[in-house]
Amino acid sequence: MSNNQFKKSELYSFITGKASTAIARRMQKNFKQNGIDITIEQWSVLYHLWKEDGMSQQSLCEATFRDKPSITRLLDNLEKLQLVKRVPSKEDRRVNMIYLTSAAQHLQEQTIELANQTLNEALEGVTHGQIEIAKEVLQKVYENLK
Amino acid sequence: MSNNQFKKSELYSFITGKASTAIARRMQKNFKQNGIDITIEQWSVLYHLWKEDGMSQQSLCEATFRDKPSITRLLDNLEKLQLVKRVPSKEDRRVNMIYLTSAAQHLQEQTIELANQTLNEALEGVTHGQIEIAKEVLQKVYENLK
DNA sequence: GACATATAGTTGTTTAAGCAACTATATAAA
DNA sequence: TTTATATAGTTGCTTAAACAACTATATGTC
Repeated sequence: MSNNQFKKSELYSFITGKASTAIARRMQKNFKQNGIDITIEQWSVLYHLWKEDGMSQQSLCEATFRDKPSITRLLDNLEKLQLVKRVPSKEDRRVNMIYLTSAAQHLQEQTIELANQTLNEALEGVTHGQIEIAKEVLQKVYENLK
Repeated sequence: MSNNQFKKSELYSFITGKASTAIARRMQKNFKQNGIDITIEQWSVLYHLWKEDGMSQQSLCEATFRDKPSITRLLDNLEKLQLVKRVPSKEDRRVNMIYLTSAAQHLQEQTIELANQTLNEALEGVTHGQIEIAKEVLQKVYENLK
């Protein structure tokens, strides 16, 4: 089946993720310009908690595609910022349930709007059909490697 | 212009670059399994020097899409590994020219083969046409934001 | 119940990114 | 030629990722 479509010159940007790096940088800049002082990584944790408050750290690992130490430290920083609280589970004493503070709840609407704005900037001039195919490819890549 | 194709549920993986993260992790793993002890970031610097030995640090910044401090420190580490040498330019005393050592030259063939192998793993089951479109989209995103 | 094993989370260490502030050299303007 | 400005690179600081080693609690087996 020879997926050897890749010549050397094409290989580089796929591996280094130039596009997603650029998106993250722009989004960080858009946050900053709007006075929102959280990192994109912190935002990605909040993003899942907005969808479902009270997840365990382990669930956040799976949702954000990060390992446990990464989540531990992101939550350390989010707690310092008073955006989340760790609450020990009563059913299983190994588990922490993570809850949003009201400050974090207030961030939801504005930051998701900024995220959408960033994607619109990124995808200016790209057609809906192209986006659909790109998404499919990226999803397939993820599934092939996870 | 309404690029509002993005609903919330789709937004996340585009921003977080799940696919490129997965590719980088897999490539790091493939390096390690083959006894190659460099990081993907270090490799990305070598990659450009294999194409053109003796670049300035500034040129490497542009080629690798990194800022100057990042390149300074990547080169610090590559020098410790004895893979590159900084050579002060004679024409412009502000400039360092970066040269590969013979050890680094020996890494070229094997690592580029491993990079291609990683991409083949990543793109298993994706058609040539889809890859072309995905590449166009990612390139356009990069140009929109750079 | 005792012991082995699995799971949830933390800590230590190394590497890297992003940003601001800095030094040194080169170039442009007066 | 002096002065201002731009460019090349480094250093300090904070945040995060990856990996290994660790603690504490749960679960499964005898």
